[in-house]
Amino acid sequence: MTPPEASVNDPTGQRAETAPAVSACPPYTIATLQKRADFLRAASARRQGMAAALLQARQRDDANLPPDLLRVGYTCSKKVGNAVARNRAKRRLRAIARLVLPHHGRPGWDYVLIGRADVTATYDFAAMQADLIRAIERVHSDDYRPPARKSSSRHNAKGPRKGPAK
RNA sequence: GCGGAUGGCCGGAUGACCGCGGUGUAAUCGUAGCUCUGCGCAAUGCAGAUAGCCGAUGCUCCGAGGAAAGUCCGGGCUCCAUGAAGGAACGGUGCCGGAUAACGCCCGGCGGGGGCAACCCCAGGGAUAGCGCCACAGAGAACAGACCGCCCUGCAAUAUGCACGGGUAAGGGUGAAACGGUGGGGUAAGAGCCCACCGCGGGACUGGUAACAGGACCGGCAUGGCAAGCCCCACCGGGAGCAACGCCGAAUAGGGAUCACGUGCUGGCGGGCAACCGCACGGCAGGGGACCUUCGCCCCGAGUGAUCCGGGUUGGCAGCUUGAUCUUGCAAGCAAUUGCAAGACUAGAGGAAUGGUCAUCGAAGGGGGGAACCCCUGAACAGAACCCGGCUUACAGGCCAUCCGCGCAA
Repeated sequence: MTPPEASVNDPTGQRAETAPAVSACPPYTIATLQKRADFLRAASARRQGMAAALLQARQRDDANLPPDLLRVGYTCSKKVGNAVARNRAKRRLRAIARLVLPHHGRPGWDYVLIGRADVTATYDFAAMQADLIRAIERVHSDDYRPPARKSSSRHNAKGPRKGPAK
């Protein structure tokens, strides 16, 4: 696992340095989540709803991964619609994450964006950006409190808060 | 002009900014994983080289569909040891001919049905191989049938009525279907009983590759339907799939691979009083492989000996896009299609790229208006996953060509 990590590490860092559009280039690198286990861990950590999507976030405690790595995953289940609808929702989530995370994300965290039926594909783009910034700030804050409705109704069994201790 | 039929094509456009996957690169750079050099007995390792693989940046070019879908057929390719002949079972196909790598697709015909026509539709082999079924209604339904009616006879008697007799399938009624139809003759009344035409059956012969069509003549009516009920006949078919398959390979766990001999029966040898035991020596067999038989082939066994170091998981590489390919032209053919020549390279991802946002324009709609025009909404079905040929299903709207009917004008 070590060689590919190093190879991913360097190029993305250079790309971030030379990218002209992002004015304040962050020193950390951004990668895509690919393992199902990582998605499951993020889902059991913090969450924050938005008008057109759902954000899940988790501060990693994995010593094997470099601490300046920020990872993002995208999930659009069959509830979102057929393959065309799912792909479009995923692409919009990816575009927003690319705009927002270099400024507002934190290294050492994993983020998962979950699409919703209809609204993710049609909601106003600027409003979605603002929503995501607000949601990230709430997830980062020290006095984070899980949404009462969801944790009581659906996720009460799995003990969702594990991040604040670290 | 209106209505229709068939075939084909397209299926939002342009620009700006920011991105993603891949090809190429006489460019610039990175690092040491592969590679190369040196040290070291050797493993591990250490030091270095270079840019061939690799990675980054820049530049360059390419980047979803007509159905990419359903996964319903047919192939290629790969593996399963998978070859030949015959048979069984199972599944499929079912008019004839052509075309094809192949097909249940396609093309051209034939037969039947629909439409004024262009044209469209059809599980369209066999019912004298056999079995089975034909409800209800109806007197009678498959070696048919006399309920009403008609006629004769007998009796009462003369209109007519009755009968334990006989004839009759022309008429009524039932039914999806009643053992030919119409007309005439004939008769007690009737009946292919006889005749004409039509239908039906057989059929010399003619045309056609064939399905089939025509048909001299003969028969004098004999022949019911269902095979998408079983079945019979003919033909076709081994299985699984790119998560196939091949290669490289951490941590970890201790085995793994190849070759030879070998298990059983029997012989031989040795031991034992005997039951029996041993031997890796000979002969013959065994089990498995998609069912059986014959042939062929391969694999396997309780273990022993020898030689070698390999095997699998996360992961990576590869299969992976040059192909029954596409475009154009010529030729053959009614066509499906085929041949030849020239040119082109046209997505190759792998939590899965092929986009995000904005602006301008915009098809069809909706609203307003006498009209020009104005306002609103702002694009259907849908996303490659090894690759082809088809089929089926979904689809806003538009374009082109040919043909048919009706109307108008000349």
